[in-house]
Amino acid sequence: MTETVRDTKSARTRRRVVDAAAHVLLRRGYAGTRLSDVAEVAQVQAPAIYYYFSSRDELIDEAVAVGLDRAQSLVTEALAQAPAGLPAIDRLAIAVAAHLRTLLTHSDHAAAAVRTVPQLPEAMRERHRQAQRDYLAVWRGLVAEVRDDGDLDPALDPGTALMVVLGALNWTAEWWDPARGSLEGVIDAAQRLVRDGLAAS
Amino acid sequence: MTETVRDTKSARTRRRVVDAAAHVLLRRGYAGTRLSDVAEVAQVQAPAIYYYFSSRDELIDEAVAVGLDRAQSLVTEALAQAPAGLPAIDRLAIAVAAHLRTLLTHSDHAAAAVRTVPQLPEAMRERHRQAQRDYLAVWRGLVAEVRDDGDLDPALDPGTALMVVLGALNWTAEWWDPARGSLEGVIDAAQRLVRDGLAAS
DNA sequence: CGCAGTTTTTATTCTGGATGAGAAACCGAG
DNA sequence: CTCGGTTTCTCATCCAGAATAAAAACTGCG
Repeated sequence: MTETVRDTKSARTRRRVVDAAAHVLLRRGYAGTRLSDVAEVAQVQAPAIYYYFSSRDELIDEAVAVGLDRAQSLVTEALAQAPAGLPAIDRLAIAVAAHLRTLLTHSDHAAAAVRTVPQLPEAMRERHRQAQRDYLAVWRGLVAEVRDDGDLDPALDPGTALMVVLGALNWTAEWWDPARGSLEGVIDAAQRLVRDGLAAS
Repeated sequence: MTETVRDTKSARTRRRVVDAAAHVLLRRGYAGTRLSDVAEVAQVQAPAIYYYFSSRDELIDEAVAVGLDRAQSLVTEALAQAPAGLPAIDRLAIAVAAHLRTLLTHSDHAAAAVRTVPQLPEAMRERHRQAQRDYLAVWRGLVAEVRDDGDLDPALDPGTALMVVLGALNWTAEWWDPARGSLEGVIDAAQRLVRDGLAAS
């Protein structure tokens, strides 16, 4: 509990391994994540990983946990920095931007977590269910605020609408190519669609 | 060309294998698709698969091809059946419904194809690129029609908006649970979001 | 030097794709 | 109904690649 955070060389190596795991996980999926590939990316011999983790699954597990945590905290922070009294629909737009930024440029972990969770073995998914729920709760809260402001189309089921919106965001990781379109362009399009899509006609 | 379609027992077994491959592919991803699992689902011994396909990749390849083809044709058919002269935005709504129905209830193949393509090895993805483009072209056409009708928010980039929308649809396969919500509910929410989201403010 | 912490080397085991020899099922001709 | 050939599939096994274990070697600090 005391000094786990100290940035020793060992801690940096360990971090490199987790980062590499997220990197590979994101591109290859759960089953396709080979320790040899992770090792290569992390600039380490494959068995060295076992000094830090007792199994492949444990490593992947941590990469996913980091990802979920990062998504949660980056979005939460972005919301915290918003000026007080902002209409809920604007806060939602902030969350949309933060989620996309995290997914697309800030964190392989978050992207890997979001996109890989469904493929994980049941036991592992179970372990992250709570974190997932917590993150979802943030969004649900935002949607509820929007509804209370009267800015949500009453014909929309809030839960379903939320999942549809999150899907749009999560899927960007599959197609967005930094070389071809700007991140801001994607964010802008997503925000417009969400704003107008949710709005009461 | 002549009688490849005849429904012999052999043809049925073969189909079971492809179906099983799609089933596993959808849940486990490309790397996670084991022939032993496919065999189990198809009620066949694993080596029997090699009677029909010369390699694992060839089997997966076919499952994906079937999926892309099915998505394309189901959506195209739905559009063809729409009354002539329907506003483009309504035709788009029809496509949304057809895509969701295909993905969520009609075809594991389509869902597997749509969700797995990004994970496939380059060579294989290459082989399906054309089919993918063709399917995308249908959507692009619809969006262009909507724009020509003046129903598309001019601030939206049509290409980006389309990908965001398709993402919302494709991701439904990750979360929608037939046991908990009705398919119609999802379709309705998606249609509303698309209609209002794309509309010129 | 000497030792704790870290990493590499070497060896072992496990998993899962693939193959090949032939058994069983099927089928049409006599 | 039975025989020969063809189609379909099974069984045993192989093999490569990957995870893991064990042991050896390195590294920097006291």
